[in-house]
Amino acid sequence: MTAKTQRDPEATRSALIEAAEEIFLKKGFGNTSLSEIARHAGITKSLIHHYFGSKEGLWREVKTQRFMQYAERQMAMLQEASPSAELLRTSVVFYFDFLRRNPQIVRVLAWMFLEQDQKDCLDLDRELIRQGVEKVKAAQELGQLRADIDPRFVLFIFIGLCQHWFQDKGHFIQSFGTEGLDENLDDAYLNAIVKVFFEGLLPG
Amino acid sequence: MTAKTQRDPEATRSALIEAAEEIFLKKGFGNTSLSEIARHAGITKSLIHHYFGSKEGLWREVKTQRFMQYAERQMAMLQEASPSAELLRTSVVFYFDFLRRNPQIVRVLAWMFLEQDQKDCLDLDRELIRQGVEKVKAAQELGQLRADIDPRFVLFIFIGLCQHWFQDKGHFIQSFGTEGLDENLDDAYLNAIVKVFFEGLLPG
DNA sequence: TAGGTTATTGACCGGTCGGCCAATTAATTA
DNA sequence: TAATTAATTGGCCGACCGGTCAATAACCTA
Repeated sequence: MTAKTQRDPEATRSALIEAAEEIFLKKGFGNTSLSEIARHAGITKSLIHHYFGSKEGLWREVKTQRFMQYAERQMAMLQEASPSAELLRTSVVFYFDFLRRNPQIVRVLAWMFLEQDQKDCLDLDRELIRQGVEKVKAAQELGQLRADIDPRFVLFIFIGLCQHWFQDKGHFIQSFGTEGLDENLDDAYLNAIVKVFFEGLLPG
Repeated sequence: MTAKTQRDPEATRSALIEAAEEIFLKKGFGNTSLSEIARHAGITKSLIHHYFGSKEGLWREVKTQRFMQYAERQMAMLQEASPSAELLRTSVVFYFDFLRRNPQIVRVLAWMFLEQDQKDCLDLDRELIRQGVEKVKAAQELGQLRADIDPRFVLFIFIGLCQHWFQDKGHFIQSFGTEGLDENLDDAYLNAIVKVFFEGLLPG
């Protein structure tokens, strides 16, 4: 059995990050006070400075940690995907599901946009995008995808279709409820974007 | 000529909103102080309370004013558009250009998402969406668009494709610069999404 | 011109914020 | 066990926050 220690810095640290993530993502950086985070994590405010130096430090840690998780999963997905249309389809589904299961990601990305704070995670991000573009380009060269669209744009359209849904689906529900949709709303939307993404809106 | 008045409440009010919009949209609600806004508008902090009652009041005013402009333009566009594929295409271009010329809109929408603050403008918004959906549905019934996709989803895909670009294009530029794109980057992307939106990614 | 209204100011308030520090206690090391 | 290091606490600080208020000056109206 594990030793009964009265102190557990590791646990403290992660409890702190967990509480910080919850509150920061909900209320934003400026609207959040350190005392609230500390209270929520069951520790003292001073420990925040002890572990992260400053409020900014904690926020940065929260963002990068989530973004790392995001980037790693994405990277893993890209490694697996062969450059075929069918597997690009799978990638869309995979990415969509990932965002569905990790709604924090969408909020982190939105905060990063508003704060123009892409700087930190840039290296990881750049590599991520580069790999995705390569996959698309390969699929195009194999004739699996039409070649008259810049592969970089294909990737951004793909990402945008998924990301934006989770950012705007609140609007959808407020406007329509979930009436007339037998299956799960997310799944229904996913089906729609896959259709449009690959086949377009025009009939026949 | 206009009378030389030493006081101009109208001008003061709008100068205040202008300054507030600039700073709020840049730094967010919580990160912005009233004194900064007042300084930037060249007046005293007290006047903010005189005109808007509170910090929240000012923020709400900024958001609704922008959102109204957004909704009115959208509504006008929808009124004009006939339910044909060609005019839906025009609508996409129109909407895209509107966002391009009014980048504040994208930031307002992002802030509203993060603050879960769609409540206020909801009535206007709901009507807006309803009208758009009707247009799509009509085009579907005329055989101009494939009918096996929920028209509500079509609308959201359309909006998402445009909106997300202006939210994420910073990523794009940071990753690729603008190399290899002879025309304007925004226009190039617009062309791409129109193609995909209507014809899909699959070849031939 | 007199009187009421409104825009505008600057001084001020209580509260909270992020951050700092000295003291204490648990864990580690020698 | 003694000495060192690291985790944790609570108290404290100056700064600044949003908001209030009384005084003033420009405006409107009769």
